[in-house]
Amino acid sequence: MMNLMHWRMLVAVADTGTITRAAERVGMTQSGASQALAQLEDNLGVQLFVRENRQALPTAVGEQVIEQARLMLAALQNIREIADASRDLLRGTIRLASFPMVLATFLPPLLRRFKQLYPGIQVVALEVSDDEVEALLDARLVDAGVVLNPAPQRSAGLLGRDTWVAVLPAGHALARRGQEQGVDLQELVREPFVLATGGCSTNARSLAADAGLALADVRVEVREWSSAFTLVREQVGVTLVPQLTLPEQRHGLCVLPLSVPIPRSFALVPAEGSAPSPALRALLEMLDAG
DNA sequence: TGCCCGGTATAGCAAGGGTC
DNA sequence: GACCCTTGCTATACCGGGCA
Repeated sequence: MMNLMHWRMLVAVADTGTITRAAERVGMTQSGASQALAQLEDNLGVQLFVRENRQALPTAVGEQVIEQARLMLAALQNIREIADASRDLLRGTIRLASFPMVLATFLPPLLRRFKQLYPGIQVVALEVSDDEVEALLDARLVDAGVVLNPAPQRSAGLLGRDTWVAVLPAGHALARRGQEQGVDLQELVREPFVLATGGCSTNARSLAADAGLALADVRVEVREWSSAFTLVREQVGVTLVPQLTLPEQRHGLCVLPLSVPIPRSFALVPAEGSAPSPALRALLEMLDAG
């Protein structure tokens, strides 16, 4: 049986040139060190040192074994350093704010994976609107938040992308168009409209305003995307929603892309003004790693 | 040449852990 | 709990170089 003490002894003998000084270095008695070295040689079936003139000199095979032993002990040291460095990561809490859609779709698998990697870190997720996410980040009441279309200068971990699509009743005049042609935002805003917000300030109304347009006839304003789809099926009006919110069952609905696509991205950004905690850095690094 | 010193090897023992 | 194995300890023998 060989243990780490044998390999430490081997390297110590090579460094000091004598078994006695090697024994002192590793904290053994001379005789114990001598026995350990003999045991190592016996176990390997080769002579690692020649004992002569009050010193122990490595044989050719001994030099090769010593080199490998040094690599092994260095690797062990690396393992120790990794364990020491990660100790700070083993505990902690991340307060995270997000708007509902991301909280319901993207975050659960991400947080499951994170919990598997860092079981000691608790993630507390708050469901708020996108405006509230920014307010909580500014006030540093959360450690990180999910934001829409983050500015390039924000150090954000990308969670996902999608695009806005028009949803119309199946029998609507615009629904006769093909997917290739799509629908103009300008003609969409003229239609009776079911405005769905999903709890976000970025919605059909703000997108129209950004394009210098306005929703001409908002029949109903709802928070839940699912409510909007039901109302569109009932031919109350048309709507504009993120592609990711579309239901699997789309009977009674016609989904068309915008002729000029409006892309959307959402990302996790840390609160500014203070360095991210080790726990939050681990989460952001996990996002970067994909 | 004999003694001293430093280094190595070995016998015997105790302690600890695993197995039945 | 007895037994066995491993490990490391102490004590001691042995060896070789240095020195008077």
